[in-house]
Amino acid sequence: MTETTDNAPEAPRSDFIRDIVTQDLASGKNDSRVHTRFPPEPNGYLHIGHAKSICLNFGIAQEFGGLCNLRFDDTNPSKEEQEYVDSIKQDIRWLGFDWDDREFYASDYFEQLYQWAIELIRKGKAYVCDLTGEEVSKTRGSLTTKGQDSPYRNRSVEENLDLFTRMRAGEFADGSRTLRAKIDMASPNLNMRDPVMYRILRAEHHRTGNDWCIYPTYDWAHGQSDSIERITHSICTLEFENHRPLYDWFVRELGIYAPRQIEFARLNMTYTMLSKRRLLQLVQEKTVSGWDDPRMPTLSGYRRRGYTPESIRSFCRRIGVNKYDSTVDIALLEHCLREDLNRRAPRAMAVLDPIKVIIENYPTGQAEELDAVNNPEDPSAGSRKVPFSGELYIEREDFMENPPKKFFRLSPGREVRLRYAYFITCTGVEKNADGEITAVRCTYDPATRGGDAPDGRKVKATLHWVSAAHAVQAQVRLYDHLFAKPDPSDAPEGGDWKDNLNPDSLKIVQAQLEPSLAKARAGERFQFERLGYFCVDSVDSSDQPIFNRTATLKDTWAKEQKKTQ
RNA sequence: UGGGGAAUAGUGUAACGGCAGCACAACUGACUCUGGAUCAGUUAGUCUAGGUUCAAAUCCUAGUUCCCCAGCCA
Repeated sequence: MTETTDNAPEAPRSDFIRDIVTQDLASGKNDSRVHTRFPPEPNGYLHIGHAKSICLNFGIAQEFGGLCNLRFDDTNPSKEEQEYVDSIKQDIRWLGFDWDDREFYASDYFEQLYQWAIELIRKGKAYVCDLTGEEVSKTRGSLTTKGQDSPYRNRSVEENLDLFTRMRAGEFADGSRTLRAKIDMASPNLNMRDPVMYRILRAEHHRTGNDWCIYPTYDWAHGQSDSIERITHSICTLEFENHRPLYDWFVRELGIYAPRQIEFARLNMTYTMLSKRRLLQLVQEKTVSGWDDPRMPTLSGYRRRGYTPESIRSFCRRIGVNKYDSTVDIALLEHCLREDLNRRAPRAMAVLDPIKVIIENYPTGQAEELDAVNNPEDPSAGSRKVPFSGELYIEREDFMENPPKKFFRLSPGREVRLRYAYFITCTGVEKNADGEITAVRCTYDPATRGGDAPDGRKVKATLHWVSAAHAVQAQVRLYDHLFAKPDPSDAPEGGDWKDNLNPDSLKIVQAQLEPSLAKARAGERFQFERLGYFCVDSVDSSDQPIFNRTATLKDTWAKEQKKTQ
């Protein structure tokens, strides 16, 4: 087995599932095959929780020389759409995984499932039930009491066959009958109390159109789909543990190949909502701009935000796999992102909240080009030219007229460095009638060109800047957590989860960029020095570039300020 | 009050009867032309109570707490 090392963020690590696979391989089970599958329902976009499952299933197949299928569990046409199928395929590929030609659908197996249902009817193990949904629910019993047998439970095989055939033929109204497995209404496991296998539902299916008016339930379709595909390790989330006895029952009664199901805990993350139903709600109610809104925890949202697939894979490796509910700190995801982008993202200078700096002793009308390093972490990234002139923008928060003790940026009388340019010393400020600062006046030291003082004197701060005359305008979208609470489901008294939405999750600002950024292309990522990582939006466009803030840089000054608040 | 699962620093995980380790977070300090990055360090843990054993996070017994299940959703 591969060693886990900190230097190899993509290296596989061991977990209880991989241990099981290793044991099965050692014992020669399944002829030493390893075959997994990722089985999404196409009823929404994939999110970071699915990434955990994708990395697990595809990752195990890769590590053990096996295969991983993509299978859409499309048994409920009333919720499923082709758009979701397409987005799911795109997102898995983006994450870096490939299923070759093994793209399957539960709907591929509808006819086989139907034949198997007939087989169970013939064996006396399934029956057509005329109870309404409400009646079925009433007779199911409770957690502590037994259910009651359906009055239709003992219909003859002939009658069941006849009715089931006519169900398929469309003779009965939606919801009027079901096919149920005949197991045990007294089972302490509610899933075994004669579960529904087929319901009558006239809805157009995204693949089978109107061929069917009866659809298999997930419980009836899932295990057999795995069996048909000869899946060796059927990995799913904890809530299906209770269903395992049912899947085993079906496969045993049918006498077909039995995959081994293994359950793991789904991902929870602070400040993040991972309920597909609620994400759908955010989209439908237009709380966000769509499934790919950069604040969404969907893979398409993260992609648009500027996350790299590598960072998400690294995250999935680090969180591990277990059988108990846990909540991962979103700071870990952000760490994985910064770790990756720090290595790869070219640097640039941008001012998000500009204040003008006038260099009093810089020759009027003059400009020059200075060399700037593209990526200090990667010498091969080279350097670029950045224009400098007597009127610049710096960040408003980089200047304070009356600075507190630990502030060591620009203030009256103080000297700082402009990155890759000159040392400047503040000589004063200009104010408007309301007393607001409209410009900062400075002098520069021509001897410090490039950013080093020949006399060896030091400054305590280095500021980013943009030449006013050369600046490129851009729209910058500053994102923060979509939810203001670590646990978004923790609703306030009398409220609901939507009350936890963060009102400041998006701020749009007009920024001044260094001119090299004018040619940035959609999806390109940069570090704006001292600010964070930014990515050119790949959906919206206008006459100016649009940048999404992927993440801020770690900011010890901001932390310091919080402490004193 | 039925059944099925699970409990290790603040968080996520490792240790498979033999030194409780790693990562994130937090906090110090060093270094720095990004208050970034990097480096060094600090704080902090086996749910509880018994038992077996030379030795228990690990095995046994009892308890506690948490999660899942009463869709013709998945």
